[in-house]
Amino acid sequence: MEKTLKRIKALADGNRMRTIMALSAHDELCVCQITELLQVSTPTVSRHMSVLQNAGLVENRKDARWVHYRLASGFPEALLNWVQTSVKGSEIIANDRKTLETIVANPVDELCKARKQRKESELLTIMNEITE
Amino acid sequence: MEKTLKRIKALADGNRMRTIMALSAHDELCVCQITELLQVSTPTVSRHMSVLQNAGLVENRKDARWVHYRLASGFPEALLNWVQTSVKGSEIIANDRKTLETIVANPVDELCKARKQRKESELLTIMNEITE
DNA sequence: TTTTCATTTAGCAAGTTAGCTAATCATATA
DNA sequence: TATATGATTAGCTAACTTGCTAAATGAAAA
Repeated sequence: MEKTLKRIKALADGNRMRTIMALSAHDELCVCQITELLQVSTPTVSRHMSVLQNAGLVENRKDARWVHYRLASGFPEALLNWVQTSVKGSEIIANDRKTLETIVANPVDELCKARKQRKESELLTIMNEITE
Repeated sequence: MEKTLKRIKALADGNRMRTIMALSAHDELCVCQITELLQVSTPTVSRHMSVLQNAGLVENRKDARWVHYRLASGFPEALLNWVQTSVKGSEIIANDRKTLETIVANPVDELCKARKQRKESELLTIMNEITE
């Protein structure tokens, strides 16, 4: 039962379920792309991915500076099918589908650069607020 | 996604998963039978059952003083099938199967009486330890 | 009507989880 | 080699979960 439970627990989180659905539609996504999708911090995504990997639901591949995640070959097909069917009609998932199209439209390094610039401008705003 | 997630979360606990497997083999079980199976307190079982019911995974029927739970008619079949297949070979589940045979072999009210007597004798033991 | 008893609800303690920031690691580039 | 950068790990806090006991509920029995 332990393995089954571990897999169910790995799925029992909204951000992880969204990630699994994203991966079921896009084969491979790197951490920064998932970060962009979920709108949480990179370390948070990293830990979610390690929970999923630990449960045997995803695998990763290193490519230069990026780590690309994909559904594990051993992902229980029946479980995946049920989740996919069950979330049909979900607004969040439909939205993610659209967001992902935009995210994967550009090369990964541009996405990362854009994130960095956004962070920097946010930081500037905060500093201006402090010093005004 | 919310409903899907609620169902997955309801399953994402060892005692609740064991209960679901028990119900998939025995149609109906009352709270005291599940308490006997899981070896946790009655209130704990009661709350686990309410989590499952809230997720639409079980339904109940009142009969005299007892509440009998069964899998909900709306229990996602594909999900149940996957769990059943996935826990095959689990020692805990196999053990539960045997334990349940013993539990359901006797009428429910005898089980309750037996539990009550056990509690009373435990209490006596404790009181003796204190006053000795 | 009062008592009994299976179950539920309330309330509390302990452990787990998910989020964050800061620090570290690992790899590519200047 | 030094620097830059994407990802991971460490360490913290807040919120949630699971277990318990005690109290409340509600239905049957005395």
